[in-house]
Amino acid sequence: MKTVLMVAEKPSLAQSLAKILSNGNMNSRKGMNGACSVHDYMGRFNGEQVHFKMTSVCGHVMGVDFPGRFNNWDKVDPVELFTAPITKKEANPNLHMPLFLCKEAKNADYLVLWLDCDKEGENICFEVIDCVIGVMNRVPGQQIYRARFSAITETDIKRAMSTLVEPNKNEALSVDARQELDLRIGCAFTRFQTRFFQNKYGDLDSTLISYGPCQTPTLGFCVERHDKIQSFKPEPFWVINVTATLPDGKNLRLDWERVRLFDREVANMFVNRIKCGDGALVLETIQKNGEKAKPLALNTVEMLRVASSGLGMGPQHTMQVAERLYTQGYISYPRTETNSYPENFDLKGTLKQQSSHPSWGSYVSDLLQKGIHKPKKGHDAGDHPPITPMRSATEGELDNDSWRLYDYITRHFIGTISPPCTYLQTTIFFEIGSEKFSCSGKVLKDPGFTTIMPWLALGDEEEIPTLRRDEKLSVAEVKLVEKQTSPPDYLTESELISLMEKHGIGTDASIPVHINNICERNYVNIISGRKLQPTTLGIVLVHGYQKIDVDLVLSSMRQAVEQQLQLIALGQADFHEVKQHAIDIFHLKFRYFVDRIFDMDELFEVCFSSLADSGRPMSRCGKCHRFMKFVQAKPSRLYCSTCDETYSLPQNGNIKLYKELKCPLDEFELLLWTTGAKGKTYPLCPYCYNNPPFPDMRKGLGCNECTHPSCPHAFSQNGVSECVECDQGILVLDPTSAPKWRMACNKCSVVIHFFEGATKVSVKEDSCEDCAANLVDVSFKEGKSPLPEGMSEHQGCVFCDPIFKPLMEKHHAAALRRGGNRMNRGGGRGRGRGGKGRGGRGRGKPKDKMAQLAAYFV
DNA sequence: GCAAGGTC
Repeated sequence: MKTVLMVAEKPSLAQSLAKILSNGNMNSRKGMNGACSVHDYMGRFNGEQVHFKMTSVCGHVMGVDFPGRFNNWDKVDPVELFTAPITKKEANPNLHMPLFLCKEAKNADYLVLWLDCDKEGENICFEVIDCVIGVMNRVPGQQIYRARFSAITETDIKRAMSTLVEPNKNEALSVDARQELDLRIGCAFTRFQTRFFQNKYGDLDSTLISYGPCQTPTLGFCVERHDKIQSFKPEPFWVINVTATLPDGKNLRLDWERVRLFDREVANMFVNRIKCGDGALVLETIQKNGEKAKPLALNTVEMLRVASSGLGMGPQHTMQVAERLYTQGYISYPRTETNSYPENFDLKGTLKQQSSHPSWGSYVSDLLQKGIHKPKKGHDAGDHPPITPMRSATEGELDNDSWRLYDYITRHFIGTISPPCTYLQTTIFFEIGSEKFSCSGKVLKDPGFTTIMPWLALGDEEEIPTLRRDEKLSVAEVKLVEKQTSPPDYLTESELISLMEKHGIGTDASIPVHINNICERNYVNIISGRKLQPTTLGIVLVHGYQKIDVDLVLSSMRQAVEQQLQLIALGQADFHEVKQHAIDIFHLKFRYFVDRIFDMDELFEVCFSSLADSGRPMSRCGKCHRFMKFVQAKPSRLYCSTCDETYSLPQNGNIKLYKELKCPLDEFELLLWTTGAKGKTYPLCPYCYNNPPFPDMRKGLGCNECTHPSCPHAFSQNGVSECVECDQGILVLDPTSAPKWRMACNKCSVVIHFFEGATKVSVKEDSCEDCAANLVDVSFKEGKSPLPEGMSEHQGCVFCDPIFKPLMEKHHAAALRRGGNRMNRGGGRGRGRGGKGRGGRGRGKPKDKMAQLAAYFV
């Protein structure tokens, strides 16, 4: 029997599709990657009985990157990134997606692609094809099919299955082009400006000064509003407050037809004219029925807007909460552009689930009884149905934010099928002198959906009296009031989301990420009311782009690129030509930006202080022997103003002088690095930290005292034994690796893992009688010790001690499985070993131990 | 260490 492999974009969709296509008769199992499931069922395909296998990926299988050597910021000029080769790598290595797909595709005869029907989905189609085509059976005729569906409904899915097409290569290529452009442009600009400004200013509180075709225009919106606020000049204007007296003696405020005037003299003239008038004459009373429309079905962007403005929850957080509600089965899939219910959506069934809810059950029952109202028709993007509740939940079973979001989603859903809010609007028109006035008010007829969404209810308004035409009221007061125009406020997050949506910056899934990015990069702060206030850095960056090349910050630049890409997608332009053209343009823009960076720097100079002027004296430089300054702002570092050199330091900890000791190799004074909470601490030499003398050594490996791999301290205090691999070096404890302790040779870089989870590991002066390795003292947390019962601490030789040996084997085997060791082993293996100790230690390893030891790193 | 786009 032939096998048809079918692949959806995400596990949840694979399940829904399989359920529909198999009419509920399927077997499901978890895939080998733990994330995806496989659903098997029998059915007919191309006129024969076949075995269907429906599974999924998790979004993109592959991502783009530069080859390793281009990712060294010190050795690669960012301009090279416009011409550097590009490689594809697994998007999420933990999922082993290509391997999983290969396994499931083995012996499959046909492939049916059920990826989301947008350009990204089309691109993922080809990622899937690339993974599986080599392992599938060869069959004559067409082998690869694409299902095109616009809603996850039985009719639509079954129709798609019976009208399979081919995947669209052009759409996929347009995504390839976008990925490459974003990578080259983003990385080149980010690296260049980060390096340029970080090496100049000490109080620039940012480890990364990023640029991106979406994040930068997003920041641009925030700064644009800031500039409007700054340049705002208040203007005086005048209004006339008029009150008339009703027959029952009450006062009625009237609104002037001219609203306000910007000329005091003219306003005064009108005041006089009104004062001379003979009371307020009723010209006419107009009554009309008004209706407040209920909301459209809820999509992601609207949910994010309301969560920000109404619930005070940021978009990133809202999405996390929504994801959780979704995986727990409380709401439908929360990432959708669609705000229109599909034809066959079970509105009543969804509503019925809420009919005994303590908060809105009675309203729902009432609505069910009276009959639900037809929802408003919105836009169907063909992705997922709108966000709705899937089952009833009470406040007690959810955490605070989950409940607030669920409460909103459910009320919104009920609102969309409730009657509208209706009212009667009465407006009375008056004339005083020759000036026209009016007063207006609404009387609620039916609150409709505002009962369930009370925050949208009609405000309490003053009651409007009943007055007949030609009736005349006496004027109680005429007053000229001076006011001032006021500046706009900072952009609210909700307004920003709307702007991004309007200008095509990001997607429903990536909008929260871009907003989060500009916050994390310290370009904007979120102030009360979830408003976005740009920081000095954010403002200076945007103003700098505006000075050099305004395109860099304009949303229209992104739109123009998208337009070009659309030509590829439509097959109207050649992929290579369009892509290369766009790269060339940005390549030129980049060169121009580099040439004129001093225009931006002029702005930085005003706002930030130079490296030489910031920081406090800390330790002595090994070259000039003068004090270097410690610059606290991120990234914290040392700066020697005499040598004009910067030395980076480990981050997120406290740095202080370490006993005024000097590194024996370069005479730089040692520093002590400590983290607050866990109290982890180690000394380091600032020079060695930046310039490891053995290029193969990874950072952090080496002497406990100064991190220097060949520092004498390492030999005397922290060496566990001579290296069992190259016989040239010493196995040195790597204190930075805790709690996954490891030791490494300071010469050949062999890495040995041991005592995973230990709270403390220290190397003792005493050595093993058998093999001459230093004894090691290990402590574990009580109750979490892998040592024999009752023991949480033990001292012994890691190679010979009967208690330690099995532990070492176990941890090393685990590390091997993770594939994280045996780095840069070089040619050491196989060379003669077992020689007697050298290097003044006066001890060696008995030969018969060597074979045993070798087992640890084979 | 960098982008934006999928998704977990």
